[in-house]
Order: sequence, then structure tokens, then C-alpha cells
Amino acid sequence: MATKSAQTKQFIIEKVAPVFNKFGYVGTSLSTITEVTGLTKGAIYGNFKNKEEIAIEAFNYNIKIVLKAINKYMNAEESPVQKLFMLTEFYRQYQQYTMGFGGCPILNVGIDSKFLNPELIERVKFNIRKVEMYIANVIDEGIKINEIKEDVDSQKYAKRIFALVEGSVFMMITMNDDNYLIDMMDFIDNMINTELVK
Amino acid sequence: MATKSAQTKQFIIEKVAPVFNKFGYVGTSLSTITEVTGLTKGAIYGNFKNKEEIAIEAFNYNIKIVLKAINKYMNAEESPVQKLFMLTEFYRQYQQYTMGFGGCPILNVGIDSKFLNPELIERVKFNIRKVEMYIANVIDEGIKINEIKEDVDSQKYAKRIFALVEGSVFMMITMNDDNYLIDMMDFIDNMINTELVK
DNA sequence: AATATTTTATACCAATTGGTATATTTTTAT
DNA sequence: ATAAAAATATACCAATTGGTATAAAATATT
Repeated sequence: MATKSAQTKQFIIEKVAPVFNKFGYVGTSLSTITEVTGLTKGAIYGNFKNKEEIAIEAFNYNIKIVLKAINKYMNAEESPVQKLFMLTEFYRQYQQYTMGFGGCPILNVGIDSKFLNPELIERVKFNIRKVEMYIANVIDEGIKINEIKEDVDSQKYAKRIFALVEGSVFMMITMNDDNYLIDMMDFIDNMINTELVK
Repeated sequence: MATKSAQTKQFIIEKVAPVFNKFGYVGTSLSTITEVTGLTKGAIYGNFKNKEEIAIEAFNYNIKIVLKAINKYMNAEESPVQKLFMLTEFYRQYQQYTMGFGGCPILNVGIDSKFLNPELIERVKFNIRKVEMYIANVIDEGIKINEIKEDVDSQKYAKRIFALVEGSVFMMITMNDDNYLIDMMDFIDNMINTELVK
């Protein structure tokens, strides 16, 4: 029963995840980690191989939180088109949602680790593909049940929608202005209505 | 005649700018700076107050390069609408353009310094506003000469266009796939044609 | 050509970096 | 309750961090 160990690991990750999200891999030192957890290096290294492993698990934790929230939103609706509208609905309140937590993990780690940490970048790419596939599947489902035009390239729109989202999230965060988000979500909604919906 | 000093400063910035762009503020150490310039700490600190000053001037240098290139593209055309098309044309080849140089400075420093360096973030914000104003002015000019619909909100479209650009640049860079860029530029072109052009 | 000034190199600084060996404590199984 | 195992704390490590004082070299002024 390795229960205790699993608990502490979870505890460390929870405490440390927003810090990595905000300050990045090099910007988060072992001393920051001990500070924020209240634990010593012994405890940290007893539970993790090294800093990189902590960073990776922190990213996994962060991205899981966001994806779960998106999923919850989208699953609240039955129809594929309504699901897509719920995606934009989720991001309309993303500024409050992400307050203190440090913004979009994909955006942060993608930029932060591009030339520094191939393993983390792989995790980012994996999750981008995952989101894109999820959106594409929703679109395909919409085509199947005759809600969405059958000639729509679901992959293409999925990639495009996610790029639109990330672009507006970046602008919102660096300009500290959620109008970027609101405007872009209206724009995406309009695109869905005019280009996707039958 | 402070010629020598100015030359060395310029030399240091040129060598160091892509490094800061790739690895970020914390990711670029003084030893990296001495390595990449072939100079010693004495020379570095004889020309700059501290690391932050180098980082700021490096960012200024990087952003100036990109903005100059955009300007060159857009100024090659007379008509405002054609100028907008030249903006997308520029970004269509942005992957090659940015190879080795480390991607979009606004995106990189915006994410990198958000919670670390307020001074750098101010520079980023300043330049985002600058680009947005430039695009808005082009749109306004298009309205004035009757090329663009007079009810178009130039500010809103400028912000939106730049968000679209940055979103696709981010995806292109982290996925290492310039189809994101190509598709988004086609998409923006289409938006210009259907929503802006008279 | 000699001097004054600027620029650069060397050698250092304390503080911090990620990481480890070992001792101590806490938890688990008997 | 005790022994075995696991988890944590302490104390350390060499290497590196940003930065500085000073000496040496290069440049500019006369």
C-alpha cells in the first residue's frame, strides 16, 4: 500500500503546478518548490526523480484541469453544434477561470520549452492533437446527424478553431483585456453559424 | 565620439538577441552571453547596466527586425486592401523567415515575462498596440478612399487580425507545421474580402 | 609620441542552482 | 509492541548564477 507516497506526490504537484505554469521551467527553482510545498528537498527527491519529472507531471495536472472543464461544458449539451457553442462559452469566462492559475498551460509550456525541453514539448503537442481531434470528432458527429454541412473539412476547422482560441487567449493574457476573448468567441460562433451549420 | 562603445553594444545585441528570443530571460545566462559574443563579463558590463537592460534592448532589436519586414511588405502596395493582403503574404513565409531566429518576439517575451519582468511586458504591450494601430490606420485609410465599407470598426478588426496571426504563429511554431499559418492567412484573406472590402 | 580616457580582461564575490548521502523520523506490517 | 520499510529532514556537494573591483589593454586627444 503505497498510499502515503501517492498522496504526497499529489500534494506536491497540486502546490507546484500553478507555479510552473506561471514562471516556467527555468523560472521555477527547487527552493521555490520547497517553499511552496513546505517540504524539504529530501521529501521532494524521495518522490520525484528530478526537476524535469516534476515539471512534466505538473503540466499533465494543469492540462487535465483545463480539459476537464472544457469537457464538462461541452458535455452539458447533446447536439454537436451546441457543443461547439459551449466551447466558446467556456472561453468567454476563461480570464476569471485562469486567474491566479497562470493562463493556458499549452500556450505557456509551448513557448517556454520550445528550445529547452523536448519532452515537455512532446506533451504539449500530444495535447494539442488531442483537443483538435476532439473538436474534429464533434464536427464529424454533426455531419453524421445532418446538423453540419457534409462537405466541411472537420480536421481543418478543428485546427483553425483551436488556433483562434489560443490567439485570443494569448492577447487576453498579455494585454490583460478579456475583450479579445469575447470578440473572438463571438467571431467563432459566427463562423460556426455561417460556415458549418446546415 | 562614442563610436567604439556604440559599435560593441550593437555587436552584443545582435549576437544575443536570437538567444534571448529562443531561451527567454531566465534561460539566457551571463555565461551564455559571453560565450555567444566571445567577450568577457568586463566588456558586457562595461556596456550595459545589467542583464535586464540587455534583455530589453535585445527585445527592441528583435521586434524592430520583424516590424521592418512587415512594413517593407505592406509598403510595397499602394491600396489599403492590398496592404492587408501583403500582411498575410508576409506571414505565409514566416516559418522560413523565423528559422533559427526563434519565432515571434511578441509571443515569446509575452509568455516568458508575464509573471517575471514587468518592464519587458510593457515593451510587448507597447508594440502590440503599435501593430494594432498600424493595421487600424490602414483600414481607416481604406474606408476613406472608399475601398472598405464605412461601417467597419477598424480597431476591432485590427485587434482580431493580430490575434488570428499570433494564434497561427503559435501553432505553427509548437507543432512545427506551417499549414496552420497558410490556412489562417487564407482565412484572413477571405475575411478581408467578405467583411471589409466594399 | 605621450598622456588621458575609454574599453576590456582577470579574478573575485556571495548567493543560488539542481542534486545526493546519510541520519532521523514516520508509517506499515507482523 | 516491535521490527522492517518507507518517507522525510539535515547537511552537504560542485557548478553556476548575476554582479563587481581592479588591473591591463586599446583607443582618442593633445
